[in-house]
Amino acid sequence: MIARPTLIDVAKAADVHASTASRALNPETRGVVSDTTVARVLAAAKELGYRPHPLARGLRTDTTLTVGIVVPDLENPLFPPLVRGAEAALGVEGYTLLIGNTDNEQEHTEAVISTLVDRRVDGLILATAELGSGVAAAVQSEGIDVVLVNRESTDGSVPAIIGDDHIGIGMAVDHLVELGHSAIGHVAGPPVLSTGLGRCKAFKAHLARHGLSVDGRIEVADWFQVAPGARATSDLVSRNPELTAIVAGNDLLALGALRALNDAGVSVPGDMSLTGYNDMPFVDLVQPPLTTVGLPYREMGTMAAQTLLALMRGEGVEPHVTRLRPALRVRASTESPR
Amino acid sequence: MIARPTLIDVAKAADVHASTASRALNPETRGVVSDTTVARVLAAAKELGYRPHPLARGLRTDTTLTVGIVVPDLENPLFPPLVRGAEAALGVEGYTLLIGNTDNEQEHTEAVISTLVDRRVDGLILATAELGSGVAAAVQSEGIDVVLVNRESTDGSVPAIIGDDHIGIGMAVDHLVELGHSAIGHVAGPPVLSTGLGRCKAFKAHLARHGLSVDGRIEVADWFQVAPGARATSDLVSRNPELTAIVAGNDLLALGALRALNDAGVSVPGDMSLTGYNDMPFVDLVQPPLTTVGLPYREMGTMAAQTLLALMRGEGVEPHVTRLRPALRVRASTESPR
DNA sequence: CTGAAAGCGCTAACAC
DNA sequence: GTGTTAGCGCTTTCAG
Repeated sequence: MIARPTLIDVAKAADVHASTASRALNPETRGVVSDTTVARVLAAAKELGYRPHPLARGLRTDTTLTVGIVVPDLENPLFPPLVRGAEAALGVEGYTLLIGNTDNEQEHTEAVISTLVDRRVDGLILATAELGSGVAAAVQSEGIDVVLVNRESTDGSVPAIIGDDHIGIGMAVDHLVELGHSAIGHVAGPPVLSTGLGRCKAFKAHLARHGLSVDGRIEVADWFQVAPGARATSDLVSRNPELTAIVAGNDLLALGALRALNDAGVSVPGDMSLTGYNDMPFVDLVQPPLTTVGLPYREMGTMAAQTLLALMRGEGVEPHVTRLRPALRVRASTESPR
Repeated sequence: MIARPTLIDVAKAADVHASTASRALNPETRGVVSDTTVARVLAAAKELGYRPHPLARGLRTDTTLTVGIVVPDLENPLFPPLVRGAEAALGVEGYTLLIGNTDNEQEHTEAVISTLVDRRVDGLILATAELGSGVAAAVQSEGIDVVLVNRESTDGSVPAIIGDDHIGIGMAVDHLVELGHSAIGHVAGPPVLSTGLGRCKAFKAHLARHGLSVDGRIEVADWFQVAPGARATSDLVSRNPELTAIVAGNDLLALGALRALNDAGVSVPGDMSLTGYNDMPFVDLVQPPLTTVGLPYREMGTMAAQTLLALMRGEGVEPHVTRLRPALRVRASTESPR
């Protein structure tokens, strides 16, 4: 375990003062130093294998070159691509990403955020579903820039990158209508989540646009998970035996629906067409492969990071809310009704 | 943006010197300070909302309370549980986890590790599949403790937490043999990965134990992915039409096998039983639900973190290599041959 | 263009 | 038991 060389070691080797070495090493201030000294310092640094100490610099400049991202559940297949997109964009600029998991718990969320704030991250990307809207403001008041991803602030005061659920649900509905369906039900996600509520509203709006009834054809699942999806689907179809198609609020709900329909002896897509939402990894591998609506999660992460970088550079960010266009992925779980 | 209170602010408020405040705030040194001053300092800290500055502390103590974990691909469903296990165990001790992705690239791996080392992580958990064995030694020579997870160092010099693939493959084979199968094939993972090679060797050993032939009944897939698994399976069954069961090297290969068998009109499990490996999320939702071998990934992450914590505390760690026992998950993709 | 000096917030010898 | 002093490695005034 050899001690790493410090700036002073480099300065000595180049026969200059530490402050000169610092200026020569920093591209921003390099112009102030004569070319020959710059060359000498750079050579010495290379020779010694000098790597700056980020903590020391951070203490002095009050920046950490660190950004935090808070996700509700890293085991949900949506979030890794998002994280990686952000990571890639930030890495280019020399930032390191700190990832925080909240387990979907409000309390834990606040603890995770304050850990990140204590570590003096320069910026924060929030992908958590629910949050007292004060949290973002509190973080901002500490001088930390914030960007939301996959969720929206109620008052639109915080920049956000989100998928356009209205368009996405419209794509699923239009697809089913084009196939000839008119009795279409919806298995909705929890209305406490903006995604659950928003997609349900969009469903109603699009059915109305087509002049179709939604009466009693919406069933709410307690949570975006397989089992609640199955339960909601059972209730929905037993109440509405006339249905020929179901739009699920996300892929996990759709998988639950698939299971419930199988158990009830309803064949998909023969007796019932089914759409999901998100195009999760592996939903193309279930039987039948699921027709769903895909969002560019990786790109959303990238965009969130770029927005944050702009914010940290002090640039104004307009527009505040960026809605990304989803894409319909037609697979085998939808076909024309008999 | 109000400036955060510093230790000096707390000291002033409590009417003591900064060093006394520091001692009072640190549980380790608190005993040296009189109870009444401790109380006063604590009260002042609480009153002001004081949070210590980790960078300043780190600069002084040469510790960052930070641990790095390097994974080949966060989008592979195996790794998030591992990361979360580690995170949970480290969080309890006040450590924050830095996650690095390598995209399965050697070059990127080295870059990621050196970023982490430059950031002066106190310890490193390596879950990358392949590594010039020198890397761990290089990191250790910087005074950073290292633990491997889901992979083993060739010379056994670095502590490692791994699943016992020999036992796991044995469970799958025994299960098939008990069902009455005797013509069993193997779709193997790439032999450049320790997991690919190890499971293949285990397969041969267990078939030999049962007195069964493996001749020509092993087909190697180029990569642990669905498409290569499908290709390998096609080759395998066209060459060995007598097979009644296939052991796949992991779940992704098994999903590929499932697809290839479906395409070839071979029904699973009617005509062919199939086992996977890893018990990835959602493999219970494919049709038929996959019989597979599960490893406690989350626990592996926890154990890696605990081993690392012990190492960082300066405790010796024995045994160096911990092999975790897998569990067979019997689902619907296996049954007795016709 | 370069050196001197100060200081970011904290901890750890060393005194008293 | 508490205060004094020094310094972790770096950047940034301020002189010269």
